[in-house]
Formats: sequence, C-alpha cells, structure tokens
Amino acid sequence: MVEYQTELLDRVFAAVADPTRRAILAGLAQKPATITEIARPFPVSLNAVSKHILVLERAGLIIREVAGREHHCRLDPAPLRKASVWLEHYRKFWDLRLDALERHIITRKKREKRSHGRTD
Amino acid sequence: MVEYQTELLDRVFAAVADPTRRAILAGLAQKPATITEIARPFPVSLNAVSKHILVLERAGLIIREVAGREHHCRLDPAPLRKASVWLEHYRKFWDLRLDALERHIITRKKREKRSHGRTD
DNA sequence: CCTATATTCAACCAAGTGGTTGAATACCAA
DNA sequence: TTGGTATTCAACCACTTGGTTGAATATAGG
Repeated sequence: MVEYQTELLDRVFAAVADPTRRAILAGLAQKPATITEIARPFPVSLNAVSKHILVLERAGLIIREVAGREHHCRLDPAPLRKASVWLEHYRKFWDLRLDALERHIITRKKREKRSHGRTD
Repeated sequence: MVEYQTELLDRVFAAVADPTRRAILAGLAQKPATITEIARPFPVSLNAVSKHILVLERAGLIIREVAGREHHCRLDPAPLRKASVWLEHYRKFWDLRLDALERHIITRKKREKRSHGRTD
C-alpha cells in the first residue's frame, strides 16, 4: 500500500471542506492578495477570514509574506496535488461506474429504437 | 465560474479529512463489508466506526444495504469524482510549479557542470 | 507626534467531532 | 423461548470550529 503523509492530507482536506476557504483559494488562484483584500467579498468579519487564512496556511495551501503591516498571501498548490494523487486511486471506480452508465444508455437507446415511440 | 454542489463538496472533503475514514474507504475499495467487518482492523470501538460510517454515508461515499441484522456497505465513488473535478481546476498551478522546479534543476546542473566540484 | 490602517490576540459562544460506555433493538438459530 | 450477534441509540466528555466583539500591536503617512 502506498504511504501517505496522513497529517498533511488531514489538514488539506479539512481546509478545503469549508466553502469560504475554497472561495479564498479560488480568489488567490487569480492573484495574490492581502488579508483585507481577501476578506472584502465575504459577509463575515475580517477576524473570521483571518482565521480561515490561518487554517489554509497550516495546511500549506497559502504562503504568507509579511511586508510592513500587510500580509501578502499567495496560493501554494503543492498540497492540492497530494490530495489529487490520493483521489486518483479511486478514479478507476468512478470510471467503471461511468462505463456502466454509458452501456446502460446505449442499451436503452437500442431498446427505444426497437419499440419506437414508447416512453416507459 | 463553474457551479459546484457546495454542500456535497463540504461533506465529501470533511469525510475524507479523517484518516480512519480514508482507511475505511480503502478497505471498501477492495470489497464491500458489514459494519463489524469494517470495524475489525481499527483500534477504536465499534460504535466509533459506526459513526464514521454514518459520516461517509451522509457524504454519499458509502451505500448501505440492510440484510437482516447485517448492514452491507459498499463504496460509491461518485462524490470522489466531484471532489477530483474541483481539484483539477488547480492542476495548472502545480503543473506550473513542477515546470519551474524542473527548470531550476536543469539550471543547477548546468551551473554545477561549469563550476565542477563546488558544492555550495 | 498623531491618526488611520492592517492584522492579530483574547475571550467568549453555539455547534460539531471523535471518542467512550451502557442500554436498547432487531435478527438469527438452537 | 433463550441466547448470541449486529447494529444503533443515548448520554457524556474533551476538544475543535466558525463565528462574534473588543482590545492590542505594529506600521504608514501627514
């Protein structure tokens, strides 16, 4: 069995389990920003966003560089890649399922062709 | 912007953020099992595992079929696929980073060739 | 120096989590 | 019916989480 950096995966998955944090990542994917800039679009307090950023930082998803009173944050995608690698192990399962679904659709189409006009 | 089924993603990512639950999924990827069978390898109580399975079920990752007193569980990979789709949006970022890393290594090798023997 | 800005710290709250134990429920089988 | 097995329910605990408000800290700029 492949060895995973379990604790990192824990933190990464937990970090992206929150919609606000996913939105923060999406924003930073466009361009780096300071805490205040990141917080602007969100309906919660700056403090709340500051905490979210801390969670993302601890998951390794955000790199913070302090410049004077501003904290510049940028995305670090590396942990997302690790998460993706973990998920890929399950790809074969959903591929199988999609194959089955496709076969089912094809079968249904053939049936429809035979019994033309019937809707079941 | 792509539309996500936010609540499902929340539950899926939260579900896989726990190492025990990831291990449960890995087991079910081998073959379906009952609660007791699933619980056997783990050092926690059956009740604890039962709760984990409930979390996985609510995330849509496990399908439960009750047969008499046994609950047969099997993996449903569909939500993992959705999680993977979300992650894929960030692939370009880690691809970029890997490219940069590769360039860096190549550059370093060239430098090493020039200043032969120096270790920095 | 003074004031506005950027951010964190601290305390608090309600709700959720991961675990426990013990009891309840439901089923199978002798 | 009686007993063993499979599972959940219920209550509890310590800890975490996502949010708040208010104060503290540090920097920037007139």
